[in-house]
Amino acid sequence: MLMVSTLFGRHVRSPQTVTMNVVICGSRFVSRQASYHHGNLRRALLDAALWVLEHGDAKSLSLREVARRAKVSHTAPYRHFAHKQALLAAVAEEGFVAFGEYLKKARDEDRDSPLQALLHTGTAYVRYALDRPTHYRVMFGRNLENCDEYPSLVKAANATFNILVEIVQAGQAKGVVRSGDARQLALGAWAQVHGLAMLMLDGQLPARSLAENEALAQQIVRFSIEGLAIASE
Amino acid sequence: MLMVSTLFGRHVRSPQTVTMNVVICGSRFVSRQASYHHGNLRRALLDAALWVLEHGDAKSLSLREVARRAKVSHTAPYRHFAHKQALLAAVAEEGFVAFGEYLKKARDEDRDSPLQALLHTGTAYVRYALDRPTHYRVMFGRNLENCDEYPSLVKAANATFNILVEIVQAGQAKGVVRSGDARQLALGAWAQVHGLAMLMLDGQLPARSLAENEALAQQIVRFSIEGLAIASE
DNA sequence: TGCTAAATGTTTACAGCGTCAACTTCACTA
DNA sequence: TAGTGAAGTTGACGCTGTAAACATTTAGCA
Repeated sequence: MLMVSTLFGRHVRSPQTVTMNVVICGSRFVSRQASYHHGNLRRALLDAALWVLEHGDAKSLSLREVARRAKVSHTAPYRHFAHKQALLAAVAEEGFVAFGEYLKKARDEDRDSPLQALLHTGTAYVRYALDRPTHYRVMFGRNLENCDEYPSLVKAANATFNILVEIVQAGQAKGVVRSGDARQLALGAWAQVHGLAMLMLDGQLPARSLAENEALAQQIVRFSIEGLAIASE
Repeated sequence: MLMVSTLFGRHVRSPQTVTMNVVICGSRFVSRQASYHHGNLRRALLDAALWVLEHGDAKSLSLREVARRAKVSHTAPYRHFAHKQALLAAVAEEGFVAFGEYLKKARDEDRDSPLQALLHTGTAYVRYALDRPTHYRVMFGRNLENCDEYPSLVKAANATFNILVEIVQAGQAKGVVRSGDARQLALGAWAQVHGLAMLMLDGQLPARSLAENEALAQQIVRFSIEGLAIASE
């Protein structure tokens, strides 16, 4: 059983499992239980990071902790990532891919009504962020001055954003969304759900249950769709 | 000249100046140039932190760097702040106060039209964040599990948020803003500008000039006011 | 006025962090 | 089969936040 390209999903397998895996070397199978070289350390490091992200707090996501989880020396990660930021970027990229799948599923709950799709997607957006706070923060709070260094990350993030854009375009085609630059309209919606998620994650809003938070998100996305002003004005 | 309670503003005086200040001890003036005790180290530390926030990058905002700036040993801050988070909370609190003043000024540009006030305030919100990225991040990205420990910070943040709520209420009173829970409507607007600011700060959007960013912010706040959907639907 | 306790500094120490340089092991190829 | 480069290891460096022990100054009371 190859675990190398396992779909990145919600429940990440323990990194311990990964270190005892089996890999292809040349054309034959080789057991790598306790060998000097790991076999697929890059993947194992990413899995370890995801494990820490899911089970630990934000500050325990250190290179050394990740290496420890992968049962490898504290400088081994440098053979696969130039620096900590590079690992985080890879983790963020996987996050955006999974995030995109999640949003698409929400969108498809109501394919015929773009406005309903927008409502579902927006609510799902906030739910996802609240469900994976640390990972979400790595995806967005990365504070990269030079994101040109991570073109595939930018691509993944854009692909996720485009889901929103497409819904807006579909709405415009159906005549239920106002005309205008679809990317800009989508950006408005994105900013709103992202902002709400961040405010909730950072504890700026009074603590609520998850269900209440979701209801609040839905209400606020509705505001965004319907507008604040009274239409007659 | 007492510099202790100087208004916290955009341009913070150099901490060097602060350490050579003059304070009241008992009922007489005492020069404190090179004495063992500082006089008002708490204030000096806050000023040093603000200086670092304005002149340095995010990662250089360390307790030790702040102490260095205040020309004091690296553990001296612990006599005034229980831990780093406590100093950051104090910095954040001052930020919220100044931020509130800034937003009020923008709001008052057009007192008679709540919708215009909303537009001005929203644009000013984003401008402020972009102008002081590091400070803004300390205010919001603080990631405080136990914000009950900082009641005055919560109070300052709430006061700033209430500016938005009041504009919404004024709009409702004038009949130009839809009815409903004003706090929730304001939260929607807040989430939007906060989200936009964060996306810009974190480099998620293609780089633009400050003027372009401001125009974009204005456009997006307009969307929020007018709504995404076509009114007739 | 002088003594003492509390407040507010300093020094030293510790563990954890990211990163670098030098060394070792191992698989593949000339 | 020798040797070369990829992928590990060890150990070191300077940085961080924080705690403990010590020093100095100030404030309050006899």
